[in-house]
Amino acid sequence: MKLSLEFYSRDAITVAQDLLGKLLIRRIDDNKIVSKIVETEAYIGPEDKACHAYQNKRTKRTEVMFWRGGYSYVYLIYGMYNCLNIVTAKEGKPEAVLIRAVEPVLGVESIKKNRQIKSNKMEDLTNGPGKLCQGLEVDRELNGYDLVTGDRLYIKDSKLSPKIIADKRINIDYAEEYKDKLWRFYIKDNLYVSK
DNA sequence: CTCGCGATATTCT
DNA sequence: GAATATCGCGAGA
Repeated sequence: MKLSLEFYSRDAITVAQDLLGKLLIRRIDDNKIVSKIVETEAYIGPEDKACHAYQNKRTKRTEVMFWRGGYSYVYLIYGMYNCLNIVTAKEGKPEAVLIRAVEPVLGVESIKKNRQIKSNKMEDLTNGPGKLCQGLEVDRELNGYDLVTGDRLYIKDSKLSPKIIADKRINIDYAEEYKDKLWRFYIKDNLYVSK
């Protein structure tokens, strides 16, 4: 069943860990793509230098992070790739969880078609934030989408309780003391984790 | 396998 | 004008 508003209303670090092993559903018309979340990162607005909403910086782009939990935050990075985030916590608190990697469960053929890669390796399909967005057809049309009530993009509960590893986040060298925070979480020994 | 680099658009200075 | 929560390619080991 779909994750509830209460699930998303907690702080980003807790939600980031709890999201591991959950099922991300992307429905395009009648076509359904199901994938398992295997890697996440937490971003805490007010104090985290790596966060777009650092010091509660509220701009057109970061606006969605100030909403209540359960919305999607999709933004463009390096001019060409989208990244999918899940907004957490209560209204007015800019926190979000970046989905860094997923494992395809259903609809692998659709993902392959969207990605058009030469590599035959399954893990190259979705082992990175830009890759999984391309594979699942996630772009900024889905920015601010409500995962609690929507059915084109949502997250389903699972009974899995994977082994979780906490690690440093990736590619945020500019964040100084915050770059060493262990706010990246992934499932131990999973093939689809980036790096 | 590990580097190094260019592509590219939106945001903020 | 500069920076960026990335990726894929090609060269070399």
